[in-house]
Amino acid sequence: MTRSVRDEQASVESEEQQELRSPTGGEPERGGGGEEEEEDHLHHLEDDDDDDDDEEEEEEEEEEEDGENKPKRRGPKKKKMTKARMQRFKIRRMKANARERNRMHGLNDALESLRKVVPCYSKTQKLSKIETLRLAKNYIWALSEILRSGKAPDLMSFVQALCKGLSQPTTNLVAGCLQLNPRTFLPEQTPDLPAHLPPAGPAAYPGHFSYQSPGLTAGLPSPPYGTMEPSHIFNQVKGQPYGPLEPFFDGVLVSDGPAFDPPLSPPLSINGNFSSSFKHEAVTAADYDKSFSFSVHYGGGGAGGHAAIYGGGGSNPRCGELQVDGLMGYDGHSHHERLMNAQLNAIFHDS
DNA sequence: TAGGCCATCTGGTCCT
DNA sequence: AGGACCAGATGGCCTA
Repeated sequence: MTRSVRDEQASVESEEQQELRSPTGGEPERGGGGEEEEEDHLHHLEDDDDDDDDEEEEEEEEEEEDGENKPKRRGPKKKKMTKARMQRFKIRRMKANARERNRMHGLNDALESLRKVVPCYSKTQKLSKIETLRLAKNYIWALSEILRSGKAPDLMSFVQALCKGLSQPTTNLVAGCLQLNPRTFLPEQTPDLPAHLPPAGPAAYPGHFSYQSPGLTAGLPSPPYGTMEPSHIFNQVKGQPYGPLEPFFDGVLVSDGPAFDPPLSPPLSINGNFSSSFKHEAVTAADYDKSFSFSVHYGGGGAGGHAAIYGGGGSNPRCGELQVDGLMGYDGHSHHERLMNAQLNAIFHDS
């Protein structure tokens, strides 16, 4: 499920509250256990340092007065918890808590980094941890498939791969990033990814991903959607405008002006159903030459909109045409078109 | 109100 | 011995 950043703020707040509750930096009062419980369990604590047990001289384990038939405990004798020991224990515990907090913060930072390189990053609608991991797994798998097969997948399969095993809200979010209707690419419901992962091997993916995804019954969530920005696809690195796939964009972006816009680009301008399948199999090998590029042609508007994604050399714009029916009309902005081209190139370009 | 998600505390275990 | 890592417990916040 997606969640808002308010949670984050709440957590920060709770941290502050803790500080208030325990000025020394730790041991907030907790519901069930609380202070009493801690005190209780402290009595069972085996303390380590006995050097400074000044006052009360080590009453070594006052013999359990309940000397009934209980077997004597083995092991090192428990020492009575003096105030000094208690103090040391608390300090130790506080330090351990602080370390654990930092550790978890580091983990969350790493997760946040992952969110940013995975498709569908939104500052306002964060993916949950588990969904981020799932999406990342799917993303890695999908990209690996492209590299392994050397073939361009169709968009539907690619999106299906991304959404495999994701929750419905997350799937909707991904769909929103692509301005797709989830119903159009999520025909079946399947519980979890590993079960559907086809066996590895060249024969496993004859030209498309065989991903299945959880079924969707709901439409798109309300805006704001996240975006499928180019940097997600290219793992864009600072100072490396196009990322590792830069050579693929020769003659595509350069001719069209500046490279990419900063992160959080506007949503892709594809709307509506992809009711007809792409015909990218018609693209011949010759079409996938160095200068291969997609360009999106937006339909005339309305439900009857028709858009075609063209692939092919510059001489013949209709080479490798990908027909997409039902696209909502869109007044093509060169900016959007550029983004779309880049993204589609990243997805479909034959490596 | 239930359920999901999260941060934090805590004690145990393993490693250096 | 101390730190890292882990999993369970707990409570807060948010949404349907």
